[in-house]
Amino acid sequence: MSKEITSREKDYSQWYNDLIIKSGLADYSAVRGCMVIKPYGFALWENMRDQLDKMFKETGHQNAYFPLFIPKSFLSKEAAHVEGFAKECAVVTHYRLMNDPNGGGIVVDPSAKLEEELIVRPTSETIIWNTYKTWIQSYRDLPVLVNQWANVVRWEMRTRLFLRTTEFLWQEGHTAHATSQEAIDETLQMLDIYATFAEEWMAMPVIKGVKSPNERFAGAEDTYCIEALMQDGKALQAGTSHFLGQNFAKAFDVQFTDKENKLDYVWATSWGVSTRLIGALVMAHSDDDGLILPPKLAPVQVVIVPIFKGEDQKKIIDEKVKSFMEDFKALNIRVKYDDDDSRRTGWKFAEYEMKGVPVRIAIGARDLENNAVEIARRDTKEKSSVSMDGLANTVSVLLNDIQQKTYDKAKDFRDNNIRKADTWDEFMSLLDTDGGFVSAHWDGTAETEEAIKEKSKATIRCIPLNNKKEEGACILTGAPSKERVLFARAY
RNA sequence: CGGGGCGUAGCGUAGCCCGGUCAUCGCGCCACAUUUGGGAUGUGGAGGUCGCAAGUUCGAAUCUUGCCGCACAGACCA
Repeated sequence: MSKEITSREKDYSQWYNDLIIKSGLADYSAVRGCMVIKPYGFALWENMRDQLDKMFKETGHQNAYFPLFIPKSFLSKEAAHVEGFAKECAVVTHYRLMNDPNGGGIVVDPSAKLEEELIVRPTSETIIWNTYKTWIQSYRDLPVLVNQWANVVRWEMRTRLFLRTTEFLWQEGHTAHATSQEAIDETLQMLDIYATFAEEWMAMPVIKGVKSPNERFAGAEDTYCIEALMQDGKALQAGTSHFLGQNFAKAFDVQFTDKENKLDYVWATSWGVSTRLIGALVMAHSDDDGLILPPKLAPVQVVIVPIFKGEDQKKIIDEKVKSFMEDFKALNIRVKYDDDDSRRTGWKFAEYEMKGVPVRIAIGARDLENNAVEIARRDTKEKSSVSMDGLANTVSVLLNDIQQKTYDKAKDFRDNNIRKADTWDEFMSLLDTDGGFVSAHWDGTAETEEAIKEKSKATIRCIPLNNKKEEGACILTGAPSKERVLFARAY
């Protein structure tokens, strides 16, 4: 990798961190690798969560909650699973503190050692499948369609706000089915839900695909994913849906009697998205002036800023704004009236741009005279004067337009950054200069995939669903290949 | 864990080579005044064990040693 690219990456990384902090989404915390999600960031997460939750429920899922702690022995029951997670687990070994007998502070009480250590969940497959064993006996108990909203802990070596923190919030769905086909259908259904959410709500185009064996979830038969492209040309896995086969059912001995009175192991799926989506949102749309949030998810869709001299003017504006607010609320538009006099107008303009509020309305004496207000849209920064009559409707239409334009812009960028490479040199040069997805032939072996990763730092992001079959030669080995796969450097 | 870099006010920093009015500057914070259609200006003010410890010295932010912590690139990864 060239020096220039390293420095570009560093700048982008700096820009990303600053933006998260300045916009008030989150902050570093006292604990290594953990972050504080601030009220603004959490409001954004709540909007995402509520919409996803709705989509899960519409497809027959229910929420439940399982313990944070997992007995160590559970984790080791599925061989690939433990292999995948063992290196990043936080472990609880004691349950009590005591005053330090040597004076001063507080120490762990050595007599309070747990007989079996508890793992802070890095994901909940094991504790959930241990529970499902008691829930499932007959085909009549199936399917089990459960989701949980929870926090998980993965002791990663390198962390990054929202994209990879030691603790993060997510949802994890865990379903059990009578047949393989039904489980596969579920896996794909959830992948579709994620893709729909990403595109229609986050305004972020994604590629649906299946992971190569190397990139597969620990314990899965197949891992499906949605892959997004960030503005710096790196890819981001934005969600995953796993077909787990009978692996966990076998590990936890979850069998059921089918209609023919035959005993069989149940078929499983798991799927999840996390607060990483917030990081994706930031990197997909923002510019140098701050965040650009898609209206459907923005905690505040419209901010109204009064411009006035003296209390008399303020009163008249207040009166006008009050009636606008009612109109907005009637259309379910999330609106904020910022009449805080301790901040100046220019400061507020810049602040709400930083926070990515899609629409800003300014109203002052000049506007009152003209029966108009000034509307500024965050995405293009265009300003225009519009009539006060039917303002809520005007804004409603504008919000839809912003949502659409935000998606279109991200899609153009993404589409322009999928390039084909037919030789190794071409491949490397594309990665080093443009980044983005590189569509290339691969001989299908894990060794080659590993070697490509080693040499280029690029991984196979996915094999797109409904991928076009095309004869070709592997970019590294020249061995025959039947289709192109998508490579990228990734977060 | 090993490789180069860094620890000075809430944040960002100057000073360190060459020890001595040296704790600098900007942002932010507080008060008052004038301001308010794109991050205001002026005046005044508060805020520091210079990462920790030991050593050298008449004297250490500055030199030496040890420790601690941090960010960066690598193995891990939603």
